Amino acid sequence: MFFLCSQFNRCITSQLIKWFSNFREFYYIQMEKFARQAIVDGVNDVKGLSVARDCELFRALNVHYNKANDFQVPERFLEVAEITLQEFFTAIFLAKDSDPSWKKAIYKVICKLDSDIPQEFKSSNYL
DNA sequence: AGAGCCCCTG
DNA sequence: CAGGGGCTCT
Repeated sequence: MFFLCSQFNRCITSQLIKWFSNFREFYYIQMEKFARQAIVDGVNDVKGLSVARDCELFRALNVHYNKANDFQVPERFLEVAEITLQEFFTAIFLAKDSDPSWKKAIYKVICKLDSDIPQEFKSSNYL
């Protein structure tokens, strides 16, 4: 819809889906990693977990998705990231990760929080 | 059957 | 990132 100059056949589209799927996987891997680290660090309350622009988790994500700081990360992203981190923390804290499919419940919550494409990306002269 | 996503791997 | 197996849903 937003890249009218490109032809999207089946292969290109599936590759694109794969690409974004990898992006999402990286996101969740980081979330689990930092949630586990928080537990190791002795955090025992989700209220102690936040995601701000100057925190380690945000930096890890930003380096991956927005290395050159081409755009300003939407505030909503931080909110959802924080919710995700807390979801992982709570699940691990309650030892729910013993269930092989423990992440599915988290995915179901977080995928509903997906945001629409930022308006600036829809601009034809964005590139 | 095919799309989409997850998981694991290289 | 890409590949490929597996599962869900249409």
